[in-house]
Amino acid sequence: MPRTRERADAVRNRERVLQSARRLFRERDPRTVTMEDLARAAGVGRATLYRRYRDPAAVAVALLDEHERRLQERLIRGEPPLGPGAPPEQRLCAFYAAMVELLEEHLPLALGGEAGAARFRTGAYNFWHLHVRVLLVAAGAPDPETLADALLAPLAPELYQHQRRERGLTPERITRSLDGLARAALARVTPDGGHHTNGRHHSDGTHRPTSPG
Amino acid sequence: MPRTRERADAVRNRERVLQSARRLFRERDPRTVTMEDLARAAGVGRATLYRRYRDPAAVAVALLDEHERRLQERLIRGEPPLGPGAPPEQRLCAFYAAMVELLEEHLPLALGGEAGAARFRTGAYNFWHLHVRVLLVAAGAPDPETLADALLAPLAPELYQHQRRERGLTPERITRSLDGLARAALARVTPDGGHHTNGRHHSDGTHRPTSPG
DNA sequence: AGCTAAACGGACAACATGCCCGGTTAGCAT
DNA sequence: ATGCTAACCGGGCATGTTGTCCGTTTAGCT
Repeated sequence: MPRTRERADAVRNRERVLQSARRLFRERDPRTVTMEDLARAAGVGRATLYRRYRDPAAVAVALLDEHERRLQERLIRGEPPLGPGAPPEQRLCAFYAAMVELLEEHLPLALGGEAGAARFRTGAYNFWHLHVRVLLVAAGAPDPETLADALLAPLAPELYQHQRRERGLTPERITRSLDGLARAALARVTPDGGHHTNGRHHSDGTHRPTSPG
Repeated sequence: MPRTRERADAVRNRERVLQSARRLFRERDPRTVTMEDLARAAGVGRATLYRRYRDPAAVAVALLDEHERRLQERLIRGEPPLGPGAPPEQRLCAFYAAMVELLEEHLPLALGGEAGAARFRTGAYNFWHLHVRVLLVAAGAPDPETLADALLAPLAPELYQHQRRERGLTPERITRSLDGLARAALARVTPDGGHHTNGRHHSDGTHRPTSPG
């Protein structure tokens, strides 16, 4: 916490930067947006920008953060099936659906801020990973740590863009496919069959999922 | 084909470029390698480099190509379970294992050439996608086109690096996890149970997989 | 040996980066 | 109200990369 509260001109400039950045990331290819572009569009000097953000990706992450936090809140304390209370498969499906919505809505920001290896270094990725890991543990899946990464991989912004633009897939179709993946990964045949893709058994079929945080 | 055969000096320079590029990608962070670096290391002018490669990624792709073709050959005409003849789950598992080997061996090149969105524009990705799609069709999975992307996503070079370096996972552990994913995605309970995660039935349990190409 | 087409590489202009430093201003205290 | 101080602002600089142009060299054919 700062010794004095944030200065008014600093607040004003940050608002201007974020506002024009949002537009910039949407209009051009987000990965070509440069610090100079952002500064010029906001009407501030480059050094002012560098003071708070180390690169364009950091600006995009700041813009995404708000939306991601909202989803995180719903995952922790929201209604089932997104929030606690539903069985793991359903929660994972709901999570996938929510992430597709987020990508659909804010793809330019995701491409600008969470492209490539940078994705794994964001706090958001850690959150998603922890969430999925918890669901996998609850379902009794083997090696949840590693599998969680694999289940998050299809949500990479670049892949989503490729599927939408190059393949012409609809968000609904992508969601449906992810649904199948979620059910398969957490599959557990109810009472009758003894089918288990998972390594070890779990006490019963009721669920008391723990959430991240 | 060229009107005249490739000139000797061109061949010599290309060899020099590829040779030093291989070393360069291995020694530094592959994504920081610049055209200037490659040219200087090879002892040629930048323009000479630009003649054949539009950016450093193209050089890395050229280096990867050889190894990828070898795997592609084995997928088409090799022994089962990698090649034709084995059931889809086993072929997918074998494919995953082979890809992990490839990543383990040539990660710097993969990071340099197939990072981010560029991955989807390579011919190699199209090949892998077609291969997996064929396996999914053979297994009767719904929407193979879309699901194939999802099943290839965990093989993104950036994720592999993250799992190896940040999480400290071994190639064996990653392979095992992918194995579980492969089995789950193509799961089909044999004769007794009626369990199907897949959408529609397939004539029988014997397999005559078609291969890409 | 000479010719031609191709390859080579030095050089240039444009641009992004990251940072330094002098000038400005907001917020607090008296 | 007024002055002080710390934080903020942004122009400008040195550096490094990018693509491309164009004059020169050279391999391969006749």
